[in-house]
Amino acid sequence: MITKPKGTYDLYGEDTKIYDYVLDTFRGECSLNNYELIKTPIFESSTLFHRGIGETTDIVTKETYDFKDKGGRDLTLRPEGTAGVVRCLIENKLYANTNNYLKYYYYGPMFRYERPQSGRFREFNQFGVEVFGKMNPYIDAEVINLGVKYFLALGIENVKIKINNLGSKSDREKYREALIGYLKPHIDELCEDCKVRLEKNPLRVLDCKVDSDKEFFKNVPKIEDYLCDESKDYFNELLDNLNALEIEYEVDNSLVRGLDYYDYAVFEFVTDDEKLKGASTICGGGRYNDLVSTLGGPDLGGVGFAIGYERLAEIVKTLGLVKTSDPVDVYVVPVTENELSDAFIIGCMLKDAGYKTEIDYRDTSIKNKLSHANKLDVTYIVIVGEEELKHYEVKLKDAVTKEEKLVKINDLVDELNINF
RNA sequence: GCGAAAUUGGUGAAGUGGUUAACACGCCGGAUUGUGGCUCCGGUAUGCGUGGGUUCGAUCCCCACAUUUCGCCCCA
Repeated sequence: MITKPKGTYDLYGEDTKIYDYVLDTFRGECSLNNYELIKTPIFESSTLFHRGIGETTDIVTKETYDFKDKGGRDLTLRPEGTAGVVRCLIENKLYANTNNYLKYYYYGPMFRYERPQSGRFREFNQFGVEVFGKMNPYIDAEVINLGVKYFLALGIENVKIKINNLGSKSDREKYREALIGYLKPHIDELCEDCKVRLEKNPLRVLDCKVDSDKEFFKNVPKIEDYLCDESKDYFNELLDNLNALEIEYEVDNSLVRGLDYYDYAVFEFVTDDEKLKGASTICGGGRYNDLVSTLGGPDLGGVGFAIGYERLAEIVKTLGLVKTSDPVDVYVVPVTENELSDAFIIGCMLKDAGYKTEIDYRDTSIKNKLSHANKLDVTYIVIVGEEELKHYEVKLKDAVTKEEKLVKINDLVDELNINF
């Protein structure tokens, strides 16, 4: 038997209803905020991700699916959504015809070569938003608000926001040096992983679970002491805006995101529902003011977030937020095989009239056909029998009350229109 | 990439080194020939993740691989 590749999954049955629900709700929220759909390729030039996400991040160094195509091009399956959107923005000069903010949403599969676990796959789905334009704390608040309203619209209420100020690029550089300077003398006390982190991405040492309790950690330099006034003012305005919207947040100085391009505000949406083991962060994002120019575009800031579908689906499923039943309006039952052709035509007629219809094509007893209708969530049953057909009639049966009445085939749609 | 556990039908699962792999749910069919949620009866794994090995004989023992799950790493 051929099985699916490691870390992939098939989506079918009631899970597809969760997918539709989650995505439709997202589209609705984006539409309300006047964000446009943007679709970019699933694979891109490898250099896009190396230059955009950062050479030192694990996502790029060891988690991408890289391949050469038959023309010898170096390609990479996208591990995240932002880089492709930015590339598209630059390549198509989407910024050329407007001074206003450019607002996009996207969704689709992403790929990372990771060890699969529950709610974590090698092919996974993300959807997110990206807004481009001059840095503006109202825009960031709008983006966060969009996320908040989205989770509320889904029916998830215990979502909290963690937010941190990474400052400008030069702020971060100063802080980075201070951090390294402070931690270097303690290098022997650091865990093995943090020794590596100190070299590659020192900020990540901050959210190490092993080292954060240690004594020397209490006096570790804080990012806020290295922020310039512009960074601070911007961040405070953003927090003011969140307060004005009555969005609850927690400033978390240890919050560091995995992608190199973030600066100024970074944030996460976390849920702490006990029923959801481990899957705490369901959405992450932030501002990236240098990414567009780094990738060869104009000096244009950006802000966005990405939601991991698989974790969100787990939550939606666990909390029972989606009606997974899918009622059928009319179930058409020919009494015997002789009436099948008439039943077929009648069933198709009902579909043309807009009713969700199932026709029982099986060669089995009426009893079994009705029994099957009962197992489905059916509203009406149409019984097509020899006697009734002689008078151009069928029996219309209410599946719940079991009341039957004879209806002329020509009047069937009208009759249903009255009842629905 | 590292460490650990698991892998029996559509599902939940019991089970034993040796005739027909328990039970439950589901599904299919039947209970005097055109009517459904109950009841009763019958059917439903030629096979126990895959490939080797040990053995007279393995689903059950050993090895390898795959997949899943958990932890690390990383991250959504």
